[in-house]
Amino acid sequence: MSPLDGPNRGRPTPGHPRVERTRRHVLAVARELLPEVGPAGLTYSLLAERAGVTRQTLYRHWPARAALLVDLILTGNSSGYPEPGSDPRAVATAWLTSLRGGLEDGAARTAVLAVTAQADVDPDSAQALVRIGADRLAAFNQLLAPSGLAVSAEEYTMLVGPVLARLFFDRVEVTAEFIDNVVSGWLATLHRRYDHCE
Amino acid sequence: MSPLDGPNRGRPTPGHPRVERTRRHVLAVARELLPEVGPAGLTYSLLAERAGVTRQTLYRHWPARAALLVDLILTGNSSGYPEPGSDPRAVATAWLTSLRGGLEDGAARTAVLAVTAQADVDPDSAQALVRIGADRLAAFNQLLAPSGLAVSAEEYTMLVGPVLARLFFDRVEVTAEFIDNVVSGWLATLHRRYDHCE
DNA sequence: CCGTCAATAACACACTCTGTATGATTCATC
DNA sequence: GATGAATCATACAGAGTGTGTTATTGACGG
Repeated sequence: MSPLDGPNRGRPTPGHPRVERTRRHVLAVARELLPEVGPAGLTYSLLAERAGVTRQTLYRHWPARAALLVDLILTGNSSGYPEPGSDPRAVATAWLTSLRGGLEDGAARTAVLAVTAQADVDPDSAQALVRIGADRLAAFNQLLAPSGLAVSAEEYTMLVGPVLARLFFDRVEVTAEFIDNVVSGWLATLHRRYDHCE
Repeated sequence: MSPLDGPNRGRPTPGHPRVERTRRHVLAVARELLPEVGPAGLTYSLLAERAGVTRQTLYRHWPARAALLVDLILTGNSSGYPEPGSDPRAVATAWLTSLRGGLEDGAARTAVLAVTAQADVDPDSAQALVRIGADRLAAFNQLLAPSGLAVSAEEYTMLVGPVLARLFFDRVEVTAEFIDNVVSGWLATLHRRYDHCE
């Protein structure tokens, strides 16, 4: 049995220079193309033409269009996570600021929305979103570790929810003041786990 | 000049029984079809077939596919808004519960995501979202009026953001406890406008 | 340096969906 | 019952899709 049989039959070999080169190049073109034409306009025909690549190359790399969008999300915030710290307020503020930065890119926003929209009917998209969400929660808790805190998924969503809603649905720039207010309200709710304040 | 000249040339006459009948019927079919096939799968060909209607009828009613999705959003939460009240906590809780109820329907969720995703490249979609958002903010402030409060767009997003994120991105059922926690944190932030609590 | 094999290019094909026409029918109203 | 619209039925060209086949190119090893 050949090493590339089974589920990866016909898929490109990761790590090989030619593969990684075209992969990065196509993703870069897609990233700048997606905000221009929208999720429905990002056809494989258009992307192949703009990237100077054959449609078959796209199908080989991303047999499902959703996989390409997921790759756009994953390779988006390559700026990395902020530094851990013992002050929850500082960590939360830095986290939200980093989140805002990663989603200022129109391609990332559009890709997230497109993948989310079809998650109900595409198990692969749904699973990818679950993994991305779990990774982000784990990363945030790691930054929060020096303070001795650990938040649940609900508490995490209570923190990032307002920023996400502001970015995606209000479609407005998220100010530092907004982030400050969100963090303050969130900390108040967290403290209610131990002490009542009103 | 005919009464139906200008921008409405060839559009159906609102109010006429045949028009409203097919309109409601098509929207009903689209609502139950959208969660099954996803936003990309809701083609005019499929919708026309399932609704027992010609494609041309769909084009006549909704020349742009986004208009149909907007109609799905607008006709979705027909359960109406909750009652006004003088207790901000009760009003906010009722509002979030109503919001959750309106978006439990998979079609509404998918439609919101689809319209939002293409708002960057479709001015009509963007404008529709702005109007929907403004209407909701106004409605909420009206419910809040008896308490003497009035919230800004930022404060409104701080309230509904976590619930929206939970519904759309976490794709998890929103519990009453979650809503309680959100409302508590939100009230704490609001009170900080007048009084400091920590 | 050359052989090997995967990755890509270059075409080709049938299929679906899209807009957009045109004329015939049906429905609601006067 | 006559009028005008909404709807039906059908047709058409264009674009995108998914999937093939064959030839060429690139990377790696002997």
